[in-house]
Amino acid sequence: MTTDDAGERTDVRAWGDGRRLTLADVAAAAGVSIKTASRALGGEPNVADATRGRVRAAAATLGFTMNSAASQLRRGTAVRTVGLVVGDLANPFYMGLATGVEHALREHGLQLTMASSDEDAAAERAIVEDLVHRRADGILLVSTLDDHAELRSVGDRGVPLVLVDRAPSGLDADAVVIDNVAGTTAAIAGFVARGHRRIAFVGDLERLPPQRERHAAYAAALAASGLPIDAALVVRGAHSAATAEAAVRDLLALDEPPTAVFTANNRVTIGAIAAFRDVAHPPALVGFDHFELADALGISTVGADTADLGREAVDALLRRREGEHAPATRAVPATLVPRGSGERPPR
Amino acid sequence: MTTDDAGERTDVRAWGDGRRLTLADVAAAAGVSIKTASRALGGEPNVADATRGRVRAAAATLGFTMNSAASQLRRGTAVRTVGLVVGDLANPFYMGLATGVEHALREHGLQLTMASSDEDAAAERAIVEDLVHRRADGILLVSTLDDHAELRSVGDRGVPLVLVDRAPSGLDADAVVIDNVAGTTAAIAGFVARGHRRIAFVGDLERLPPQRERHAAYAAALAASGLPIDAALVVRGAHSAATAEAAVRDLLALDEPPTAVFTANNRVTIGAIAAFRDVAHPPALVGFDHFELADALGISTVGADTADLGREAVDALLRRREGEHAPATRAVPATLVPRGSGERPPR
DNA sequence: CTGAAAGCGCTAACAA
DNA sequence: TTGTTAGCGCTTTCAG
Repeated sequence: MTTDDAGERTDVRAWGDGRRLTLADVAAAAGVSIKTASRALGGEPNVADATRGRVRAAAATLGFTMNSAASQLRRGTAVRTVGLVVGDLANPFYMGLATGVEHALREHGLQLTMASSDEDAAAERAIVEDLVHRRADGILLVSTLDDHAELRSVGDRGVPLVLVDRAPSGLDADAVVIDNVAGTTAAIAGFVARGHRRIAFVGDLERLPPQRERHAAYAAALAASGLPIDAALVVRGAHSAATAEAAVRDLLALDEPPTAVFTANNRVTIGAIAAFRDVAHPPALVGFDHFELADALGISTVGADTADLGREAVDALLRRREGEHAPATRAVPATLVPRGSGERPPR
Repeated sequence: MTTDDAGERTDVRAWGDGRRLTLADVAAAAGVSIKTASRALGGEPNVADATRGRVRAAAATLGFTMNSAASQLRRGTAVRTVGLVVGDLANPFYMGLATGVEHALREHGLQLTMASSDEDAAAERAIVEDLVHRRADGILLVSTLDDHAELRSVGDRGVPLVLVDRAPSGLDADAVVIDNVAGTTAAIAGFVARGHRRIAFVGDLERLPPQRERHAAYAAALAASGLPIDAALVVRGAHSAATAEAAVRDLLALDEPPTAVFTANNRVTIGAIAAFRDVAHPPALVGFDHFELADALGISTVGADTADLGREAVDALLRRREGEHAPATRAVPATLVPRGSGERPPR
C-alpha cells in the first residue's frame, strides 16, 4: 500500500500547479481502483454508497481536487464559456447588461465569465487575448478601443465576437447598441415641446462612441427645432460624478443659465442630481440611462432595457456561430420615462 | 498519411464539440511536423518566420483553435476558474462584491465565472451542482439556503467552498461576512447620542441571516441604552423598495412617529428615501449598505466595503486550498459614513 | 531550426 | 458493482 510514491508533497504552493495529487492517490487511499474513484467523485451511478463515501472521505482528507483540464480533454466537452468584458463591474449599466447576458446564456447551457477592463485598453487586450487563448466560445465586448481593427484576429482564430454598446470601427463585426439618436431626440424634443430654449448638454468622454452619438443627436434635435446651439451650454468630458457636478454648478452660475439639462449617461446624471441639491428651482433634467433610484427621486430618464441589450448580444453571438449571415449592427430602443424632473417648465 | 481515421466529421453542430480539428491537421496542411506547428502557433522561438507564417495561414484557413484543455493538461497549469454565485446580478451590493472578487482572482491568474440564483434555492442548487460538475476550482456562494448541510458534498467532491455574506448553518465551512452587529450598533448608538428615543427598524426578509443579525443588534443596542423596544416601530419582511416605502409611510403616519429610522439594507433604504420625498421634516435616517448615490443625496449609511468582502472571500478560498487550517468565519468591518441624513436631531 | 516519442490526469469502452 | 486498457490533443524531453 505505498500511497506515497513521492515525498515532495511540501512544495504544493497554493494554486500553483493544481496539487500533485491525482485520482490515483485518492483511489489508493480509499482502496479502490482509479476508475471507481473517478465514478464516485464524478457522481456517476453504479457505485456502492459505502464505496462512494469512502472515496469522498479520502478525497476530502487528502484535499484532492480534480484536474479539470484532464477531465475535459478526455470527455471532449469544452467548457462552453462566453466571456463578457465590460469597463466597470460596479456600474449599474453593466450590471443590467450582465443580468440579461447571464440569463440568456443559461438558457443555452452556456456559462458566463466576466472580466473588467477598468476602461483600460491594455487591460482589455490582455483579457480578450486570454479569452481567445482559453478558447472561449464567444466574446461579448464593451470595448474601450477607438479602433477595432486589431480585434480581427479574434474572429480569425475562431472565436465569435460581438461588440456591445459601441459600434465597430475599422472592423466588420456584429454589434448590439442602444438607439442613442432616438433616445436623445426624444429627450430634447420633450424639452422643446415644453417651451425650453436654453437646453444644456453634459456628457462623458468624447472618445466614447455613444457619447458622440448622443451629442450629435442633441445638436441635430436643436437644429431641427430651429434653436441655436450655445457652446456655453455644452459640456463634454465629464467622466466622474464629481466632474459632472462641478460642470453643472458652473452652468447654473451662468448669467443666462439653462432651463433644461440633458445628461448623457448615468454617472453624469448623478453629478447633476448632486449639483441640484441645494438649488431652490433647478432646471428640468432628463438623463440618459435608467437607474434604480430614478423612481424614488423622480428623475426622468431615457434609456434602453440593459437586460434586453444583453439578451440581444447573446442572440447575435449565437447567430454568428451559425455563421449564416454577414456581420450586422442591431439597435435596442431607448425609451423616455417621465418621472417629474424632465417635465418641469422653463422659468 | 491517414489523417482521417473517422468519417463522421459531419455532425459538428455549431457549439457542439469545439471542432474536431487538431494540431495534426494543421501540421499536415502546412507540411510540417506536429511539434513545429505547436511551436509556431504557441509563439515559441526557434521557428523560421516562413514556417511560422505557413502554419498560421493553415490554421486560419482551417479555422483551427487550440484545445486549451489538452494544452493545459500537458503543461500542468489548470484552468483555474472560480464561480461566484449571487442572488441578484443587478443589485449594487453584489456588484461591488463581484468587483473585489474579479480583481483578486485576476491577480492570481484565476478566472471569474458568475451566475445568479435569483434568490431561488432550486436555482442555487442547480448552479452549484453545475459548477462542481464542471470542476470549478472554487465556489464563492451567497447562499439563499436556510441550512447549508447539503453543501457538504461540494467540499467532499474536492471543490473548495466559501460562503459569502451569510454565515454557514449546519455545515463547517469557510465564510466571509459583514460585521453586522458592529455596524448596526454604531448606527443606533449615533441616534441615541443625538437624543433620539423613538428609533424605527425597517428590515428585509427575516429568513436572511444578515437581517436577523441586524435586527438583533438593533434590539440589543436599544436595550443597552435603556430604551424600550416599541413593536410598532419595527417592520420586517420588506423585500422590495415599494414594500419598504409603504412601510415607512405607515411609520410616519403613526400618532407618535419615529424621530429616526434605521433601514437594514440598500433596497429598504431606497424605499425610505422615496417615502421621505414629500415630507417637510423627515426623521433621521441611516441605512445599512453603502450605495453610489448616497453621497449625492446626503444619506448616511453604514456598511462594509463590498470589494473588500470580495477580496477576503478570494483570500479565504486560496487559503482553504492550502488546507492548512480549520474552516473559519471572518468578518469584514462595517463603518458608518455620516452624510447628513443620520445626523438630524429629533424634533 | 525541426522532428519522434512519451505521457500529463482523466474517462470511455470494454471486460469481469 | 468494479477493474483494465487505451487514448483525448498537446507539449516536453531528447535527438537530428
